[in-house]
Amino acid sequence: MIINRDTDYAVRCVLLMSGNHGKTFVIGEIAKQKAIPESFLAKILQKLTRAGIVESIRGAKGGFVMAKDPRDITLLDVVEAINGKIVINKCTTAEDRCVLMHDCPTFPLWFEIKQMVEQRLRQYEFATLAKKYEASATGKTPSGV
Amino acid sequence: MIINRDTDYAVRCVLLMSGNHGKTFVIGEIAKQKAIPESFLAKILQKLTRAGIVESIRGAKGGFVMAKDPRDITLLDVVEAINGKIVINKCTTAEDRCVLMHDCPTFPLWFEIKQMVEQRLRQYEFATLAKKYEASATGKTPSGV
DNA sequence: TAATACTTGACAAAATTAGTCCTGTTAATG
DNA sequence: CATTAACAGGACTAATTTTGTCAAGTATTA
Repeated sequence: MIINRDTDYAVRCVLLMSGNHGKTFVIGEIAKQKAIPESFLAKILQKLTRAGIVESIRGAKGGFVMAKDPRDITLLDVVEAINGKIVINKCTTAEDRCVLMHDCPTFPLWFEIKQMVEQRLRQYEFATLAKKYEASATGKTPSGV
Repeated sequence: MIINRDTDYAVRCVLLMSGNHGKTFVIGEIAKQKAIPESFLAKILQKLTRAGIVESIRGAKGGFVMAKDPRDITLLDVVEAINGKIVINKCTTAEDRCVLMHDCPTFPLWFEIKQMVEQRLRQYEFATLAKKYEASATGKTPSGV
């Protein structure tokens, strides 16, 4: 599973915000519209903030706004913001690195596949995705659950 | 993570057996050579057996042999034998299917990426992989841990 | 019949995922 | 300047999945 629950929530969230570029959302609103547990979404938004995808505004009248143009945010950006770099097989990571990987013919393949997936995810940016979304959605209805 | 521990073990196992096509292995031998917990490997070999990748021989002098030519076994075969079909996002599966997926612009992408990964894994077959493996391995040493 | 090996299902520990909650901080506003 | 609205961060918890283990059963050989 490359996309877990939190990444999926993050995508929904950025999708909604991309379709309303410039608007300030409070957590509760996004949570309601996208059927995401509110306190969990709070955590996810923190990650998106640290990644520079959204910007948080504290205090009364606060909330979250897009920090960048949706054209400059790819699916890969959001995926990595939430879960870090994609890993196909743990044996390729520093912590779980296989000692005898030199003998392993499959070892390089996991890298190759990772890069392939990354490249594909990088091709999708949220401006386009949100446009499709708006086109099929009815408008204000809580959609895309 | 597309490749978890058990799939990784399965790959090691099929790799070893592919390099010794025709030889009958007992679980203990594979486990030792590939540093896999023996009772866990037993489970994995059952899956490989049901998938028709290896054949089990019960009783004394029993063990496991390759059931097919390593040229006809791809990485995808082994991955699917252990973990079933690759899933990129659970929302695409029957059980966790998103109700309002019609509004979701990312929904089709998960399928697309899945197919891309499948296609790549299908390109690697064990005869070639095992050959590379033998080329770099020293021979009988427990390698490829 | 004794020994060898796989089969199956139940169980269990460890890790990860998913989510909650509480306390603190920041900003607006009357 | 007190109050209220909203996010920030860390500790905690529940559920699920992963990663195994074990014991009783079955098949085969000698």
